[in-house]
Amino acid sequence: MSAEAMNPDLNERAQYLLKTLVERYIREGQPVGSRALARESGLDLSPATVRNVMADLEDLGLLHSPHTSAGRVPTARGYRLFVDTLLKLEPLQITQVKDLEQRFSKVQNPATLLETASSLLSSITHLAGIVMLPRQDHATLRQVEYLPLSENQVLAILVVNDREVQNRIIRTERRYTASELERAANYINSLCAGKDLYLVRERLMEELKSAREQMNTMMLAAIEMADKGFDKRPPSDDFLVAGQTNLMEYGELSDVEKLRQLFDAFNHKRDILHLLDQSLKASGVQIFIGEESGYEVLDDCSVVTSPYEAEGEVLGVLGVIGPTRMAYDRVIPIVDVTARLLGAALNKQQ
Amino acid sequence: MSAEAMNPDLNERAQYLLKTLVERYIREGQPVGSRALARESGLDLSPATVRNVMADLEDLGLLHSPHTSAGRVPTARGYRLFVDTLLKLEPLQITQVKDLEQRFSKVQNPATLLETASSLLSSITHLAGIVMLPRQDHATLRQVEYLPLSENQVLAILVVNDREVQNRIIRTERRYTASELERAANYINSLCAGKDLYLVRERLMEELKSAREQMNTMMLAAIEMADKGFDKRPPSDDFLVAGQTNLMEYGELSDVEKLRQLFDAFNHKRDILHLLDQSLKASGVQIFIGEESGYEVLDDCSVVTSPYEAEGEVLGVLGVIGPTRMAYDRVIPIVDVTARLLGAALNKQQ
DNA sequence: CTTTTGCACTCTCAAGGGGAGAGTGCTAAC
DNA sequence: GTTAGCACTCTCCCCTTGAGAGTGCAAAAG
Repeated sequence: MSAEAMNPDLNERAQYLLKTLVERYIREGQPVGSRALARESGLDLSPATVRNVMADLEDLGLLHSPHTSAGRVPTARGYRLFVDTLLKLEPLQITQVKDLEQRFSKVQNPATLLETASSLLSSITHLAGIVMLPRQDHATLRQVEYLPLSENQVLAILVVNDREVQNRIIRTERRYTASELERAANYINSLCAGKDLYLVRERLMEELKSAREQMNTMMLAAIEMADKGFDKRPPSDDFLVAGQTNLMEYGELSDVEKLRQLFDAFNHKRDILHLLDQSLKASGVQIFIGEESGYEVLDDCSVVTSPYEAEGEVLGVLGVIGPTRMAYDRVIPIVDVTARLLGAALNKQQ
Repeated sequence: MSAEAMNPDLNERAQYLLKTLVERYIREGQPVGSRALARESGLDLSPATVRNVMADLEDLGLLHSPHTSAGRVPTARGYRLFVDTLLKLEPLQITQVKDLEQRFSKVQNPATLLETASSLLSSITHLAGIVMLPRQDHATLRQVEYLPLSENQVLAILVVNDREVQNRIIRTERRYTASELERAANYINSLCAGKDLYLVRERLMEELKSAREQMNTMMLAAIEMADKGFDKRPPSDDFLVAGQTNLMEYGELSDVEKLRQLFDAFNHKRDILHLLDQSLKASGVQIFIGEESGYEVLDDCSVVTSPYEAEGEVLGVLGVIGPTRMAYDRVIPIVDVTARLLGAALNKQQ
């Protein structure tokens, strides 16, 4: 199978030149001219020939000239082709992997684990590391416990998905005694442990409706608790970001207004969250290059993500955000390995 | 008492001109020249006279010329004098206070309350809002509860300071039954409720030492729990920041390198935390202007803080960080009121 | 038919040179 | 003590200019 068959209209030489150009641009951050590319490629071609090839690549929408007499720069499509078929990944050194492993193993509780992942990503890649927290969608109730706090407040403690703990303060109509609360908890635990949180809630409400009359006080209490305690938790803290300041190091992104928008995006989350949600479905490393993300704020940025899983279940997504000209060959393996290690660490903690 | 007595070497006219200059500089952000100041002051003085006064003020270290032929700009000492003796505070409209009050009252749980305070501050002042979380130093145990999680894990739930809940996962030597855990909790609760967390720990350890032999299993269990569960919690999430992007709107701070340092400071916390710690001791609004903070990163920034308290006890500090030329007359009352409202809201939640 | 050479052309960038504007300090007059 | 006048000094903006980089095209070479 010839190279042409893989990438119609693009012979091997053109591909090689594209690859060289992208690599150099990633390294230097400057538009690449024909002379420089001819020299760097090592292909013993004259700049003029290289110019012809570059013109072809530009026609195909893979390159772009900032202006008449600057060199050329890869377009999003150019990066895409590069990443998909030209890129040779730089596998991590075993020592590096070991090092990462150790840093994970030092961490105590799961919450810190995610923060660690985020800041590891950011410090190794010098990009902004992001970690999307475990989704609450399919929270399975393992156990519930109630503690009286004050006159009309009860603390509900839900142990969810066998590993996560949620506290919610419930306002109640009247004071409940400790033993009342204990019986309510027992009732709910026996009925619902292992079931989906929101299903549980619906089920309890149904029971309440159909049998309101013969319900005894204990039942009523239990259901009041359940209703208030299982309410949809406000979707806070959806993801973590570390190392935003790393982004400031890149020339393309040092324009203040651009940065502003980016930070706003981080704060308001919405766009980035959608992107992460997409990645959640796919498995393995996913790459969004520039405009591909569909969000204007991320126009000059690429996002490299990978889902992480524990016990065969996908828990969330992690990755990095950086300029389109990030060092994909290094970043991709790092994101990949970090996702695996985070999964493994979560498994162990469990 | 004459004005000279209050500020030696500074007559009333000079003070008034300084005040006018600072106000204009805060408003416009541009060095103020003699002509503009003469006009703005309304004092029917010629620019030349004003120049003489300005020269005096410069000699006193209250003003500064960026270069020979720009206007003048207040120094940190100039701001300090302005804030201490010249500033007339702009009291909040009653409607504004009511509005704030309402926004606080909508919030459910204490953690969100602090976030709300932070983002309210930032959105109203257009500066970066900061809220230092309640200090853990004098955590008083109210109640402790244990839940078995898995073979060798127990979930400890500490209700601390009557309002805050901490979860800690404890690794144990062996499996404990639910009733064992319950008895351990009862033992600790009866013994220690209302006491300082770290005192409790020491006391338990002492008991363990002095009476190891006749200790029964239950006691041992209880103490194992207590030891592991009361351990010093890692000092995470010391403070919240909202609205960092607001800082980018100010010309003085839009230099990328400067912003970089500032964000780094936010991330690494140390300097800012020290500053907040200082404010914790004083009561009422505190103001650090530029270099006064003692931290280079904050050289062109001022920090306005106020401790907030509930039930007569100081819980933490909140405030804003912004450029030295922030609108002190507006900001100070806002910080003040927000601190009071946060305190009140925390009281109510309790 | 592909590659190279030569050349005119275009565009950016940095440096340099006024000129306008703003503001100052000083001196002498009011 | 206050003001007017004036020379002086900055900055900032605009313009020009030249160097450098890179291009595209046409014609020559392979």
